Amino acid sequence: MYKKEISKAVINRLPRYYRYLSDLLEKDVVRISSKELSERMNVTASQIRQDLNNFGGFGQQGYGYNVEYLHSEIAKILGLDRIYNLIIIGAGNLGQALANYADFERRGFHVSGIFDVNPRLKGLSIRGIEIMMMEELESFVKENSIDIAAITVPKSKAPQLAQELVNMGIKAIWNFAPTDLHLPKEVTVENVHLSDSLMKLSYRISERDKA
Amino acid sequence: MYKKEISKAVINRLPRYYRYLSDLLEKDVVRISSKELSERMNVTASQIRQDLNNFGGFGQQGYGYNVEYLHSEIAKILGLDRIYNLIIIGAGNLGQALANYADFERRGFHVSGIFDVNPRLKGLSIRGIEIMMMEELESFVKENSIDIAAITVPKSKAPQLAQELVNMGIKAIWNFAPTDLHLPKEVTVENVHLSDSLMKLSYRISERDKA
DNA sequence: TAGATTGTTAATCGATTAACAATC
DNA sequence: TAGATTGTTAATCGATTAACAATC
Repeated sequence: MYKKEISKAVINRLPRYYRYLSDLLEKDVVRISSKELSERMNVTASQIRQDLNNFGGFGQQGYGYNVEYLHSEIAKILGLDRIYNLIIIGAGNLGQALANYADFERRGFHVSGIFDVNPRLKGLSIRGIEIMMMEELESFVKENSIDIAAITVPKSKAPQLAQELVNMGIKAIWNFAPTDLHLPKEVTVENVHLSDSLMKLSYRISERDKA
Repeated sequence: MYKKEISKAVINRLPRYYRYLSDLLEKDVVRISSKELSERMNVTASQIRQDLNNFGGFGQQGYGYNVEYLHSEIAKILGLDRIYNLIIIGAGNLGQALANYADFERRGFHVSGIFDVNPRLKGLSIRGIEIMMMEELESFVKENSIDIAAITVPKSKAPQLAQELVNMGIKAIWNFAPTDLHLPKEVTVENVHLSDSLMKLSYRISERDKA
């Protein structure tokens, strides 16, 4: 059977649905209609129903959606029903910030190792995870089952590092370097371009100030 | 005269154009055609020309685009032709990482102050900027001309803090807390939801592994 | 049952791509 | 001038919204 490809726009919205449902769950809300959720999220009810029906019929006519059920279904869709082993390359401020962010751990993203070139960081540990040197990276990746590598090294080092990681067998990269990585299509790259984000902000500020 | 609204999709792509043009500039490339740029960026040449022509005719038939000129024009469009004063609320790992990221400074985003509730951080400084206590925030904002507030406090504190910042007259927020801020529409909010980004990655990993 | 709300089809709207005349 | 490539219009494609029959 032919399965329709899910559009990127839909995937981008899924984490946001998940976030709102997590909040509702915390507030012990049992059921919610697409209309009520749409008002909270500032989207159309139609869009919510269309989006969800890409994955299945999670609601019930006349009732709406059971919050707990829908939450757990979206978790499954997002692949949050398993543990991911993550390594962080670059133990600068940003790398350390990620390593310290316990929330990721709660969601199933386990920081397995942190690496840096700076010998002065050798032996230091973050949340009990010792910073390792880059020489140890390859054997570490080979001996551990690493699902994701977060790249928090300077822009100039990122492309080569990414290629090396791919050569070591890494299949998913969370890229924080302000550059695009050109890698084989079977490698999944998710970019966090903070400088792009900041420029979008300055664009909107200067647009607003023009008016 | 009626000026057509620029679509969000176009604005999202502008920083990426800017990034590629910066790279070309650094490599001393003088001119580039939409076709060549499209190949580097993995988009269609048509899209590049359409996008740019929202803002003006920056190219020349038979020649293409002058890299330096186009770069500087996009900088202007993005509002990068001025200085922005930025404060960071929350001097945890992420706040410190932002404060330390000198690249922003280079682009005209000046870190004016860093604030935290933790008295143990009092007096500590990052890149010469002393961490201040939250009690000092209001007077600091009033005495300095602050353009942007970066929120790097925990989720639970973010909505109230955002409201307070707005009350103090802040008009643009760079939000790193994993929650949406519901603020008056005249306030510009740019979100960096790292957990959303990580979930998109896990979605794609689990999709790939299914196949 | 009557009312509410989904799932889904159809209509609309917007964004991307193709095509080509204009022009450097 | 001839060739290249833009700027721009038209065609296509995709995403969002509206509408409503199905059904809980």
